[in-house]
Amino acid sequence: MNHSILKGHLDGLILSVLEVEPLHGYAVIEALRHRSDEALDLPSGTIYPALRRLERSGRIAGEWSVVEGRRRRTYRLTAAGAATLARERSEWTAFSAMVDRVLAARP
Amino acid sequence: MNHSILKGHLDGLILSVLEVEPLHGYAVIEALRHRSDEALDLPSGTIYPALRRLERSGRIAGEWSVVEGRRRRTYRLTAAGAATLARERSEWTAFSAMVDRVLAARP
DNA sequence: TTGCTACATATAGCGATGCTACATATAAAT
DNA sequence: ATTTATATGTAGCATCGCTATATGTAGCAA
Repeated sequence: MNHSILKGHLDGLILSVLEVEPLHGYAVIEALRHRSDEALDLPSGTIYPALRRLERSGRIAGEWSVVEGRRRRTYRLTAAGAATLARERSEWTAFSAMVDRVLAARP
Repeated sequence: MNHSILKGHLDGLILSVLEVEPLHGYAVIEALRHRSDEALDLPSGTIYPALRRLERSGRIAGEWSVVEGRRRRTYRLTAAGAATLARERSEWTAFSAMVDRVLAARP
């Protein structure tokens, strides 16, 4: 049931929303939900570990702050992250074209 | 290094080549390589377990034969497999449109 | 004969990752 | 007092593509 068709593509999506502007985790979830026309509604157990992975690998940089009494960690895209994003965009283009081609053939 | 962007999409690709005609594992590898313009060259450790999974779940049905002294297991798409393929095609359409939308946005 | 290449299948075990379930805390509204 | 929205986190599960390795046949070249 848990296809998780998303596997391997989440990082690119996150980097893509952070490219527009720095956001904290909760806002990343909302941004992805809006940008995908409500198709993507990621659970916290997906997004927070993903952000920590991206930070640990240097693709994004996070900083704590407190807004209206709530602490939040806001992430911005690094130069390395921008490079990764560019690579993931072109990989996605090739990959999706390939899948389209293979799925299109009919008996 | 091991992106494996393919995760979650392999079953659809296999079902799609088996929809055209029944094939054995080795021929599935070749069919995917040709249909993808040499982009996909799956190792045996990927394809054979995937075929066994699809068979165990009733999406394909396999049968042993011997051709020119070599034994092979030829798989055909079942009715359940055709239904799965149809669902995966429409899921892929929605998924790829969503990723396109999210990755397209720029700062 | 030996060795190489293509054909053909298989499995143990690894690594990565999205997700469920749960936990914690603040602020505002009911 | 309770619920809802905001905000983050982790333990542990399940899945699955892939590496590495193993086995065997057929045909051809040196």
